[in-house]
Amino acid sequence: MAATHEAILANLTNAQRAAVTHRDGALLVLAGPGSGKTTVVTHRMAHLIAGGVPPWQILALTFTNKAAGEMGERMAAMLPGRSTGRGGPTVATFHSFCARQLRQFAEAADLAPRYSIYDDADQRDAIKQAMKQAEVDSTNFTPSAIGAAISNAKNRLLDAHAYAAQTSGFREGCITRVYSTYEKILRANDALDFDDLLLRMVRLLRTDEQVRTQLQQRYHYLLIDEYQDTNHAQFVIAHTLAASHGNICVVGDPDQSIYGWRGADISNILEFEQQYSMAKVVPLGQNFRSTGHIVDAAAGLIEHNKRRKSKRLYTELGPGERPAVVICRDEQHEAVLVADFLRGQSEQHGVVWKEMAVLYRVNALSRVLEEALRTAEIPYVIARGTAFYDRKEIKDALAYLRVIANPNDEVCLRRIINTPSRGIGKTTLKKVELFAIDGQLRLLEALRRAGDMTGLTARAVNAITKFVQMLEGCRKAAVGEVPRALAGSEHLARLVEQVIRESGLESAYQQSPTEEDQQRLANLEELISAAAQFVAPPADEQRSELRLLDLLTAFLESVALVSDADLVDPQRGTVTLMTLHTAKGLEFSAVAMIGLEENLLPHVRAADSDNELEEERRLCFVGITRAKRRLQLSRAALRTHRGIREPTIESRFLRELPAESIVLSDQAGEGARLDDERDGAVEFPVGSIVRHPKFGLGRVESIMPRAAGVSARVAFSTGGTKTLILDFAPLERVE
DNA sequence: CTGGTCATTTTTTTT
DNA sequence: AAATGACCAG
Repeated sequence: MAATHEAILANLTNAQRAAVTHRDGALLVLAGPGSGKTTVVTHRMAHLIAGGVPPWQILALTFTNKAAGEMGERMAAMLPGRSTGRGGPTVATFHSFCARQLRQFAEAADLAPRYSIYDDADQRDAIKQAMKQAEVDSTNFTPSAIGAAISNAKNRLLDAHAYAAQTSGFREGCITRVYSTYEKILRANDALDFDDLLLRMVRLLRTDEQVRTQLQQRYHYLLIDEYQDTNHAQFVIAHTLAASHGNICVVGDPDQSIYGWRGADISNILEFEQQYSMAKVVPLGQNFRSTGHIVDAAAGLIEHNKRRKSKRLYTELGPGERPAVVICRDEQHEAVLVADFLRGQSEQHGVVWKEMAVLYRVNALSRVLEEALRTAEIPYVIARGTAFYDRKEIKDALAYLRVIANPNDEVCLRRIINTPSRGIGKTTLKKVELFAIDGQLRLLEALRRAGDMTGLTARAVNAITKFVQMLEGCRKAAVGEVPRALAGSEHLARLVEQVIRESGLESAYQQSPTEEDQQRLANLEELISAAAQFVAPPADEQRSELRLLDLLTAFLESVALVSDADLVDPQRGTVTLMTLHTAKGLEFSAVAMIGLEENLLPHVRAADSDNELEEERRLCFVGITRAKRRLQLSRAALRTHRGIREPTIESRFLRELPAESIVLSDQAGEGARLDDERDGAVEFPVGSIVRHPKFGLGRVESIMPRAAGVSARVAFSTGGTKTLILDFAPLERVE
C-alpha cells in the first residue's frame, strides 16, 4: 500500500500534493488554466482508495460526459481492477447522475420510471402548446424567451406557484400562466426537461428523508469539478449530499466561469470559504500547459475584470512565441489566414492536425472556415456532438423509440403520427384530439379507439389503426428480457432497426434518389450501430437480466444528455472547430481564435451589463489559455452578418492584451490589400524563418503596411529585432 | 391531405 | 443567408 501511495504522489508539486492528500472535510481547489486540475482530481480519488476508502463511496460530478469518462479512465489506469464498473466510484455529470437517481427512486420522486427527457426542441414544442392553451399571444412573447424565463426560475428552484408569488407585472403574469400550463403538460406526458432533472432531484432530497440519508451514507466523499459553473440547484444537491459528513471537494476557477447565462452562480465558488469556515484552500497558479507570452497575454486580459479573486498565473516553460493578432479584410480572408496558420504549424513545426483547434464565439462562424479548410485540404471536424442527434431523420427515429418507452409522451407522438406521411393530417388529428378531451383519454388511447369515433373517413381510421398496430408491435418486442451483458445491445439494435423499418422511415428514404436522402438512410444505419455499441452504465441493482425496455430507456437517456464536448475525439487526426464554450477544459498545441470584434466577442447581448461583459472576457480568457505553444487571434475589418456586409469594430479585449506579449499583423491595410499578399504575407508570413546576409537567421514577427512599402518586423537569432522594408531588404525565406 | 411557394424572422453560448 | 411558418393550389 505504501508503494501505491508513493506512486500516486510522485511528480506532483507541493500544492498539488496538498490537494491530493487532504482527506476529510471541505476542500477548495482554485485551479488556474493548465494547472493540472484533472491530475489532482484523479490522483485524489486514487489516494482516497489507496487509503482504504471503498471506491463506491466516491461520487465525482463533472460538467461533461467526456470529462467523466476521462476521469474514470485515468483512475482505472492508476488502480487497475479496482475502479471500474459496479463497486467503482461513481463518475457522472450532474444531469446524468440526477437522471439515474430519479429513475432509481422514481416512486419516491413521484415520477414514472421511464419518464422522457425533453431537449430544447421538445421543450419548445411543449411551451408552444402551453402558450396556446394558456392563451398567451406568441406575437408578444416568443416561446424561447418564455422558455428562458422558465428555465431561469427552475434554476432558482421556483416552481410556477413560487414564481407567481415572487413576481408581478404583465409579462410575468403571462409567464406564470404558461409556466403552470407547461408544468401540467410535462406531468401529463411523464416528461422532464433538463432543468427538471436538477429541480426534481433537489425536491427528492428535501422531501424524502430516507432517500436523502441513503445517498448521504453511500457517497461519503464528494468531488465537484468545474465548480464555478454550478447553478443554485446543483449547489443545493451537492451540499445536501455532503451535509452529513462535510467531505466535499470542489475544484474550479472563477476566471473560467462562462455559464452565467444558464444560471451558473459564480458566488458558489467565491463564497465557498464563508460557507465552510474550516475549508482548506489550495490555489494552483502554476500553468504547465502554455508558454510565457500566452500566459502573460491571458493574465493581462483577465486583470481587467473587477469581480474576481486575483491570483498570480505563471509558467516555467519559457517565454515561447508571442500570440499573433491578425487583422483581416473580411471573413473569407480571415478563414484563409487561419488555414495558412494551421498549415504553417503542420509544415514548419510538425504539429499534427489533432493538436490544433479553431475557436469562435458563435457557431455561425464555422461556415466560412469550413470552406477555406476544404480548399486548403486541411482535415477538420466540427465539434457538435448534438448535430447528429439533431438531424431530422434521427429525431424522428428517436421519437418512435421514445413513444415506445413512454407512451404518454405526446410531444413525440405528435411528431411521428404523420411522419412519414401516412394520411393522418391536421384535420384528422384535430378530431382525435377532441375525442380524447371528451373522453378524458390520452392521445394514444384515443387513437386506439379510432374505430369508435364518428366523423372520421374510413381511410383515416385505416391509417390510424395501422399506425397504432405498428407501435404496439414494437412495444411488444421491447418488453422481453435480455441478458445484461454486451449482448443486450444487440437486441437493442434490432429493436431500433425494427422501428426504422416498420415506421416507414426507411422506405420513405429508400424510394428517393436524392443524395441527401441517401445520406439520411446512412444516418439511420449509424443510429442502429450506435445502439449496438451502447453499454448501459452499471446499475446498483445487480440483476443479470434486464428488460429491453429499460435498456432502451438508458439508451435514450444517454442520447438526451450528450454534449458537444463529448464527441471531441482525440484519436481523430483532424483539426477541431468549436465554440469557446465547448473548448473549456481542452488544450491544443496551436489555437486560432477568430472574430475578435465588438458585438461578437464581447457579444452584442452582453453589451449593457458589466457582469455579462466580464463573462465575455472570461470566455476570451478561456480561449487564449487553450493554447500550449502557438496562438493566433484574428478579426475581420468587414463581416457579413444576416446577409449584410458591415465594417466591424475591434474587440476591446484585443486592446486589453499587454502590448509586449503579442505581435500585431495588419493584413487589411491599403498596402496589404495591394501587394502584401503577393510580396509580404504570402512570401514571408508571420512566423516564417528568414535569412538576412548581415543579421543572420530571424523570424518574422509582424507584417505592416508603411508609406515606403510593406515592412516586416524580424527578430534575429543574434538577439536584435529589426524593421525591414520587404521591397529592399535582401531577405530569403528558409522555412 | 399534400406539397409547394412566399413572407417573415433570427439562438450566443449548452446540460 | 437561412430557416421557419403561413398560406394556397392541386
